[in-house]
Amino acid sequence: MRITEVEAYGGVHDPASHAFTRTPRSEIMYGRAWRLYVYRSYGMHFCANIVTGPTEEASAVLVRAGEVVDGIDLARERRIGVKDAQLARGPGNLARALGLSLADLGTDLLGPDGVRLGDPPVTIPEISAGPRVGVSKAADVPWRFWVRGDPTVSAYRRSPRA
DNA sequence: AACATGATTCGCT
DNA sequence: GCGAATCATGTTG
Repeated sequence: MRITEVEAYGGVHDPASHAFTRTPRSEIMYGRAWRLYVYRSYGMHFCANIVTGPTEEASAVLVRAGEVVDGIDLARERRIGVKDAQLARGPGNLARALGLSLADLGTDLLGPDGVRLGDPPVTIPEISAGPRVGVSKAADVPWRFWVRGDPTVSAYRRSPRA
């Protein structure tokens, strides 16, 4: 799938990051980069992050939305009654469309099995930036990035926190 | 061992 | 637009 919306988390220096205080849950983020950090949110949803920083820094990128371009039939099965453009709209929905769960925690995204990172796009699309969604701390940092005008980007903003 | 809360979503108004 | 659902993790006693 083509990623269209992400949110950056600055690891140990970012109050909004799960890695701000070191816990067993976020332990994976302190490890090698290009591995998957999956966590459960609000009991029922999963969110998928890509660890990006060097060891001990715990930087990560939350994948918030994407356009399903491969295995779309499978994605439709997992998200019955949803339009194609919204199959992976929102972090929880995206994880469901891709079939991600805690079983994928720690997957090497450069490795051969399971979910992995594809090649970068040939032409870089226009990117917009804005405040992060759903975080109560440091929401003023404009670290949400999305492809401008893309229909698969989550349209709704959460209650604005100044 | 108990309590509070959340990197959300869906449904009803 | 607003509020409930729902439970593992983190925090406090």
